[in-house]
Amino acid sequence: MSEELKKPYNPTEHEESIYRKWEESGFFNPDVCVEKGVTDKNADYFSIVLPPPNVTGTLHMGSAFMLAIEDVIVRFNRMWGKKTLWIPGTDHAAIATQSKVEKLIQKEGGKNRHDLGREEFLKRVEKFAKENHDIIIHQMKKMGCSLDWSREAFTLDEKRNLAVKTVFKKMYDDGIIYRGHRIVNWDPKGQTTISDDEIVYQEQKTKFYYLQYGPFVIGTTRPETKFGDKYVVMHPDDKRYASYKDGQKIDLEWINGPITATIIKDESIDMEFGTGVMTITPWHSVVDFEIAERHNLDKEQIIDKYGRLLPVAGEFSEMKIVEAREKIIEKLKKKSLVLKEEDYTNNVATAERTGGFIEPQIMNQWFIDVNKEFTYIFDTLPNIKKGEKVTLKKLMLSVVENKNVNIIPDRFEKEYTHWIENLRDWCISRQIWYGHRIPVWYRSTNTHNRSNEEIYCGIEAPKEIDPDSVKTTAGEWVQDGDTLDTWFSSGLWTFSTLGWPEKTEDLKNYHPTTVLETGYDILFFWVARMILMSTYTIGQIPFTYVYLHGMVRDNQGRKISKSLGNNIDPLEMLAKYSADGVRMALLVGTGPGGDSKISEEKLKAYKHFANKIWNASRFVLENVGNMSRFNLDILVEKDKEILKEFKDFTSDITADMENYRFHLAAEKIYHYFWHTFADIIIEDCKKTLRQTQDKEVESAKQLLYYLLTEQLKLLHPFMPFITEKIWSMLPDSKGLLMVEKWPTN
RNA sequence: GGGCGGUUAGCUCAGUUGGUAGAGCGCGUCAUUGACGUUGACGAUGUCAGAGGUUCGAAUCCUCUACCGCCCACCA
Repeated sequence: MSEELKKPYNPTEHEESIYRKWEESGFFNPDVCVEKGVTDKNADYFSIVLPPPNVTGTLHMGSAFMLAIEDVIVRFNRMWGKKTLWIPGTDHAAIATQSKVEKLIQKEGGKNRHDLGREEFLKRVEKFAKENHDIIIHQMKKMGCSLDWSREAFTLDEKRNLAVKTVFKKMYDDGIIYRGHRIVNWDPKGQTTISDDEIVYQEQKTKFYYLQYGPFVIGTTRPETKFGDKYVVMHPDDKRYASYKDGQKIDLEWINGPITATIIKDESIDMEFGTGVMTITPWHSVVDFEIAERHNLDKEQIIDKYGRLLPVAGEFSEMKIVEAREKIIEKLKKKSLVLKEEDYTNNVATAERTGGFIEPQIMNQWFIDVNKEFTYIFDTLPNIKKGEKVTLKKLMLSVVENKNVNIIPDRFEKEYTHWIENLRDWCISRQIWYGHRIPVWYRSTNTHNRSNEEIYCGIEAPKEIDPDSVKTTAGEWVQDGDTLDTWFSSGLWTFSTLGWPEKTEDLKNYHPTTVLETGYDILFFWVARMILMSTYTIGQIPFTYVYLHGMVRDNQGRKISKSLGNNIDPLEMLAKYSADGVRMALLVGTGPGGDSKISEEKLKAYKHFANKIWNASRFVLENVGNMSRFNLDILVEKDKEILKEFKDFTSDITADMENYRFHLAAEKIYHYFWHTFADIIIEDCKKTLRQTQDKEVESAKQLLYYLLTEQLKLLHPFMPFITEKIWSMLPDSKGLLMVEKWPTN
């Protein structure tokens, strides 16, 4: 028996060298598995992409949870005999990364990005991204992830950039991407637009003012936007205002003097709310914008992109919003136009990354039109025919409704559908520097009139110009300064990582991917967008299954956050409780969609389990001698019974594994190993083994050895390190456990 | 306002297609120098949130109620 096995199990001593052995074997790469004959060359393909971690920081317990589940899936499929590919990568995370670095340079030298300039700043961001990338990769290896590193990708590398530009151009040519003056979420702090999903609503206590507006009383929380309000809107059925007609003009005294207002009747008005009358500010409110569009009304900008009032505000011009609000109310009070003020709590929109208060603005931006009809050119989707008129929305709904894409747990299918139905055009341009540059160039034919502008969209810059030219004189092509929303490139991830737009073997073999495993919090951000991009661009679903996991919480069920101080560093936990222990603790008892509550007690429990496995293995190997192969035919009757039960147990575990019930499989194998194998079978065998040579002793040895080796296989996806280590110490050991065949009956 | 979950042992949670409840930690008693004290044996603890219904039978299916949580949304 191996000398190592006589000592207590020391994970830190073994984990690194085991991982190195796996890497050196090349078996993380399915091509190598086929080449070396461990995987049949006609085997089915299994593929999964790693949700690329943001290079904004290092991994947290949530990432560890994700990695644990995915590595279980991958190792199971590899042992099951499939050509199994797990593609690694990281995400540049545009705004998130840029704003981190901006904070850093502010802290270091009190500078902002404009002090450095675009090129210099980007170098700084890339350095930051590289540092985090390296730490992240290290962490993933520590977790034992069997990722094919030879295929690693980055959302902002050259190949992915080509994919992005190619999709952009295709969408542009199809009229799905358009540029237009639409209302967008403007973050005055980050000086960029953001998408609806990047908004975080915060409750804020404010005042609700009732203002006299001619013959009407209007309610508002934002008097500072009211300067340009010259439309007063009410419901057409509101009897209180029946005497006023749509389009009627009225003169009234307002903030900076007399104005003429126009009455508009619109059904979107809630008669129950406030006085049932409101004035509108189309430039700075989505609802108001839509009313204005319906009635073809004028729109006027009141607030600039730094959050200051424009000259339309008269004496309040140049003031910041908060300051102006008070002063305006003071003035209105003096004019006796404030009738009442109430305390009010409303949800204010803030930017997720910068914390800035979102100010809706009408801006000229790039959008993806989700409702635009186009002719579908692929005949590869089961429920959408070639030549059929579709919209992106329809594509996204269809593949989930028809179960081409299956979400686990399926309750999220309802949430998905609901979300898509309410989806609006996706604003994809960002006024930041870190990201994929929009592949569009402009040339004004007349320097004095920017409306005479030529637009060129292409993978490469238009030929007539020197691409390095930064001159902006008339007649020169100038590239759009904006970059793309980070989710644009993430949306392509399943096929861009496989080499698209090149027609690669990988793309042919591994797409659609088999399963996507990710957190339910990014179902809309990411999963929906991958479905959009993949069905539109290549006519394929991106994946057949979506397995959603929950959030990792502390033992009180709270979110892990820095401010609560309940942050757990995965590397620290791995060092303390072993990778195998951490993986098990995260997995047991947390089903799909469920939140994993993690505590040191739980981690401790599964470290103990690793110890139990080690010691039980030692007992078995000490007693069986130099076993070279099984002969289960010699088992005595009672051992045959145990063997039969074990086979049933194996089938049960296999069924759980195939049906994404890893939490059950993990718990069952744990329970069987400890409380059936160790507590009952081994204990009984102890008595048997004390006998002298006879049938029963030989039977017990065969049984013990067989059960141990088979259980190592069942345990391997969950606890890869310790099982691989013990496997290497078996008397008839050959090859790596990671590519052993999964037990079947 | 709309949608989706949850409510099971002291705590954290499982319970796949309905068959009179399980795990870990914790607790109690005992055992053991022989794989392991990161141990073993035995044990206590639950009207499975409440009410009604379907069924031979419900934690599990249906309806309602209560409380907790999450997500979405343009109530000025």
